[in-house]
Order: sequence, then structure tokens, then C-alpha cells
Amino acid sequence: MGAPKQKWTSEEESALKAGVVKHGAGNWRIILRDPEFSGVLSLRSNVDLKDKWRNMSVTANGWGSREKTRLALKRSQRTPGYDDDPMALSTEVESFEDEIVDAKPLSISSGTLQISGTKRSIPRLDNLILEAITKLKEPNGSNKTAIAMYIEDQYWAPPNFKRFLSAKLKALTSTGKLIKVKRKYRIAPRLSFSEGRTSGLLFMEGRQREASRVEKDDHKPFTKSQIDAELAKMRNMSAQEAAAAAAQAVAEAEAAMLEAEEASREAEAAEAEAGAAQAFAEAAMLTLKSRNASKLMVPG
DNA sequence: TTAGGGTTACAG
DNA sequence: CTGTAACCCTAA
Repeated sequence: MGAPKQKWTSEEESALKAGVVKHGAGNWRIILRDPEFSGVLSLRSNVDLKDKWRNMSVTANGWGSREKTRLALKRSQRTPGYDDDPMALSTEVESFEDEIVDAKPLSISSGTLQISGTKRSIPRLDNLILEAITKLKEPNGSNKTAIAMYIEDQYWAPPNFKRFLSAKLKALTSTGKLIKVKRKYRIAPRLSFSEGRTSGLLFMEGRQREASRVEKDDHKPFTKSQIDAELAKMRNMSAQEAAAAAAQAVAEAEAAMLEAEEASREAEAAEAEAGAAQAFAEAAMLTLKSRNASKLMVPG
């Protein structure tokens, strides 16, 4: 554990962690392309980011969960008394030394969007959940414990994370984003509507009968047609406008989720509200992402 | 371009 | 000598 070759500085590590929290793990090129992070990580490549993140994850993990590493491969001698449990549940996973690193005001590129009121930016839990399910690669889906474990391992764990996650999973299931079978969650088959031509607004289309415990379906702040209309408007926006709108939607969704969490007594309505807001936010982000991927390719 | 496996260099 | 972190190579 010493200081071997070109040791990463604290600034670089902080930038990496902030970038992962902000953009999500895996988008190394996006993180590197960010003007804020590129200042510190200019001499680092995307591969370096990935490797560093891997090393950090492995170190923080304590290799007690589900990692092979080369250690398991190299060390073939295992004690016959106890073999490693693939689903070791350790609820006391402290993250790195610092908890929330992302204290800087989140600024969308070119989008002069000031999100006032939000204390700290919650990383899109939706994407985290989807990422967790994707990375876990469970054929039958992943249960809440596995998802929570993954997120807690890879990112940081808020104090009331479990309640947060439960509410979020419920909301995602209600909106058809996830499919819940028994106790496992799977990603809904229609998740990509890459085409902006047809107004295929899918998530609330043909399902809702699969949800086992849908208690309330009454009035929602955002109806399906309203979301569709908003997205249709967004497609005609400029990139900056779309980015701002998407960020605003995400912020509102997060705020709604926070309110839903805090109002834990009659959280049903607030939960539905947050779910609808998140559905729109997610769709907006996907639309924005498609736009950026097809149009805004800025060569480094 | 990213994820993963493997190798090298350095610290204990 | 062993373990760890950076580095390197390759497949998807």
C-alpha cells in the first residue's frame, strides 16, 4: 500500500470521485471531458481513471463481497473452514474517508441552471439502480439487498439510504421502469427510445398489471400525455435549453423524492408524485443523451 | 471507448 | 518475500 509509481494526488482522487458521483461510473471520457475535472485530470487518460476507480473500489470494499481480483485466482489455497460467501451482507460499509465530496454547485454544460434550495446534489439514484442491476447481471433480476450493496460499495451511502432505495424501487416499479418479479427487480425491456421521430413514450404504455402492489393510481401531477407533450417540446429545443430543462427535471425529481422521504407518514401520494417526476426526468435525460450523442460530438 | 485480465514497480 | 497500486494489453 505504499507509494509506488505515479501516485494519484488528492485532487485527482477527489475529482475522480466527484466525476463518478456526478456522471456515473463508466463514463470516463465524459468525466475527462468535463472542463472542471480535465484541469486536474488532464494528464490522466480514461484508462487511468478506470484503473484508479477499480483500485479504489477494491480497496474500499475489503474484498468481502463479489470480486475475483487476481487474488482469488492467484491464491488457490483456501481454508476449508470457511469459503467466501458471494452475498456477504455487510451493512456497515463506510465509504472512503470523506463522505460527500460533491459540494460544488452542479453546473450543466452551457446550461446556466441554478438549482437553488437543493443542498447537495443527489446522484441520480435511478441511474445508480439501473447501473447496479446491469452490472450485477443477474438473469432473474436483483433483489433490493444486492442493489443496495452495490450502490453502497461503488458510491457512498446516505444515512437514510435504505428507505430512499425502497421508495425509489417502488416508484420505478410503479412507473414501469422496473419489473418486479417475486423479490427481484429487472430492467423493463423498453428502455431505449433512441428515435426522436416517433413519439414513443413508452414507460407507461403497456404494463402496470405486472405490479403486484400498486396501491394508488389516482391523480398524478404529470399525466402521460403531459409528459409526452413536454418531451415533444424538448425535442424542438436547442441543446442548451434541453440540457437546462433536463437538469431542472432531475432537480425537481430529486426534490420530490426528498419530500417523499421526509414525509414518511403519508408518503404514498408524495411517492407517486416523485415517481412521475422521475419518469419525466429520466425520459428527458435520455432524450438529451440521444441529442448529445448524435449531434454534439466535440472532438478532444 | 470501456471492462477486465495481466504485469511491473515499489513499499512493508 | 508479499501485497498493493499504477501500468499495460486485449476483447467486446
